[in-house]
Amino acid sequence: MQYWLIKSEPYKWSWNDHVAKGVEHWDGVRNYQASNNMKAMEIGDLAFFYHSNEGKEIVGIVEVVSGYYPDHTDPKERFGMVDFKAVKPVNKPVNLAQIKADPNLSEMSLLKQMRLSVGPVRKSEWDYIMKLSETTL
DNA sequence: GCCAACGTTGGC
DNA sequence: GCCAACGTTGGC
Repeated sequence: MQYWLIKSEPYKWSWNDHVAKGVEHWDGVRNYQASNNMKAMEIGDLAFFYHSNEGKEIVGIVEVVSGYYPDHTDPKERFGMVDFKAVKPVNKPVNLAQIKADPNLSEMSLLKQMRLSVGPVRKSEWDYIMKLSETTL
């Protein structure tokens, strides 16, 4: 069981879009590290859904519901993707400023590699953010 | 809208 | 295989 964080710009694909759709494939990733992270995902893994640019906050939780398979929108067929199912919104969004200010979260890949759109989250970080967001599964 | 960070591309 | 040029991401 591993934990992740996926980013999306809400005007392109928002948490509400994902909730409305239920299950959606995460296409469009064109970065090897992000793609490799998806390759490492297993069915049942959980991820935070983060809004970049607008909001800059963790707004929901999704679950990995497929294995890694080729991204059909990639003309060069180099990158892949997985499917995510919307699980539930967080009760209190956790924003970037909070994460930056919190010493417990200073090692998050979200901060270390700001441009990485799919990154790992440690279990301790996951649990801590769940507490901050007042969310239980 | 700007621009820093940083990943990718392509010429050599 | 190096590295300069280029493109993209994403915070501010």
